[in-house]
Amino acid sequence: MYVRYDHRMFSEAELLAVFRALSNPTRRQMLVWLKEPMSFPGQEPDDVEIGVCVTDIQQRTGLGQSTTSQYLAILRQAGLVVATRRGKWTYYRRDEANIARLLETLREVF
Amino acid sequence: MYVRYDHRMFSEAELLAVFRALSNPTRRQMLVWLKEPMSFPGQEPDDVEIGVCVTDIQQRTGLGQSTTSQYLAILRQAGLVVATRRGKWTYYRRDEANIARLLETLREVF
DNA sequence: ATCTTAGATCGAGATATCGCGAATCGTCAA
DNA sequence: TTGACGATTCGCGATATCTCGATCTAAGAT
Repeated sequence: MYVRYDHRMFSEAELLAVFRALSNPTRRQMLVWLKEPMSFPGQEPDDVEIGVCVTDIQQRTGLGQSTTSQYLAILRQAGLVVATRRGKWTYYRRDEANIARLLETLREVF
Repeated sequence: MYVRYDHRMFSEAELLAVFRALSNPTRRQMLVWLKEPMSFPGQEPDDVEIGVCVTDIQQRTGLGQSTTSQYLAILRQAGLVVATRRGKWTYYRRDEANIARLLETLREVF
């Protein structure tokens, strides 16, 4: 089955959300950390596909729980991560396809 | 004569400056406009290499003179443009090598 | 020397971001 | 149904960004 890649460029509004999201070092760090979900303590191999829960991410940031939740929401609204609720937990993982599309847009417009 | 490209990655501090600079739509626009210096009115072919003066850029932004000057300083501090003073005028042009290096860094770390 | 012009810098008010703790919501377990 | 727990949302004070007009600097022009 063929899956054609999405090559639409990011709109001005989407770029604004992305650059605002990434203009915070902690949020940028979160995105990098999520490249290696297994590096989070207590992460099971089965969890890799769904992502990492807020509490585990919060441990690494050192920020408060509410701040961490907000920052992840900002990354999600910028299209950089995907959230999946399972039971009491919300798991976050990178949106690799969209990040690739973003990098393509950046190469095009800058 | 060989000129070897610089492949050093952007540091955390440099990335912070870049993302902050580009999290403003007008500043992002400036960078795009400067890809076509000849599109500025009154631009001579000889001026292309040195860039565009502040007043010409200000005309296009619609912002005040001081704001435009500050925004260009922010882009310069982020390493995205180069300023050249000639007489009373300051000309700004894109720092293409550094922008290319930035895009490489982004592909590496994100 | 004085005036003008291009740009940079300063000071300030409006708005936005940062990060916190408290309150709230949703889900599971007693 | 009540309690506990993970996560989100709310309210807030501190800090930063936005944009302006005014002032200052440096370089021609008179």
